[in-house]
Amino acid sequence: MKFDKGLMAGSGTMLVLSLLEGGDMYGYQMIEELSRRSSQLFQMKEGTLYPILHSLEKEKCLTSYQQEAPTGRVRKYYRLTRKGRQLLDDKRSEWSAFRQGVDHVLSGGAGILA
Amino acid sequence: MKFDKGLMAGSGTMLVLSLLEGGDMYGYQMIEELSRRSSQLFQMKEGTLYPILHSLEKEKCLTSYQQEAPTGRVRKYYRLTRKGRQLLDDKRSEWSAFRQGVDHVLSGGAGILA
DNA sequence: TTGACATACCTAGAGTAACAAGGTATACTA
DNA sequence: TAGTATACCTTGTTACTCTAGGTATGTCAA
Repeated sequence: MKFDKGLMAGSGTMLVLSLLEGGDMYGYQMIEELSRRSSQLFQMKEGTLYPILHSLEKEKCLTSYQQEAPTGRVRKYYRLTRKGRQLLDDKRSEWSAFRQGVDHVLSGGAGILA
Repeated sequence: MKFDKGLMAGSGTMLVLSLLEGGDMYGYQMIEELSRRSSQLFQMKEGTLYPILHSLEKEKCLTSYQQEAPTGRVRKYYRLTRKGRQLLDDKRSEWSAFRQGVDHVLSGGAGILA
């Protein structure tokens, strides 16, 4: 990505799952779609994406299938499983809590209930 | 911390700088204050904090001094430098952009301007 | 007085995740 | 036919957190 690399750590998986929530996609497409949805802010690298996809598939959060594109090229599509959807829900909750926590600290807040 | 460790990566430095914005603090105190401000969500470990402090001091974003506590113990206080304040501003901007980007992707958004 | 606990600092090594930089191969296009 | 875009993949480096220790002082109860 284009900022402190570290910020992305831990969000990669969530972002990928989120993309697939809207329908099956192939790797290369995910990179473009992620860029589009973030107004070019997130430029995920292939060296980041493919290991995530393989790992998620291994954990049965995704399934994959080959499909020929109109161009004649074969693409590898990924689909969210039920387990993957559950994981996405969990990641979303985590993200929400985390974001709130950070914002509270940044604003010098005296605890979330304050 | 108490969630996907990865999420914290890249935020640690920002959170530490943010704590010091409100006044000088010593390490042990930062851990407690961070916990308090985040309603116990962020439990930063010493093995995470001290390397951050040493690194920031090395880069002249912090200065440190010893001071004896009423209890008799000597504490090592850290103070934000001008350079540290600048870094905090940068980190805050980065965080803000990152958060917006993630939220947009999560909501299936069609770009930040949409 | 001594043993447990909180306070307060530090570091080495392990684990994890993103990235850089490469490789392979096919389709389009100049 | 050469270059570019598409499409997939892997290895090694780097950066960051955490685990799991270590050292030392102050407080409090048994």
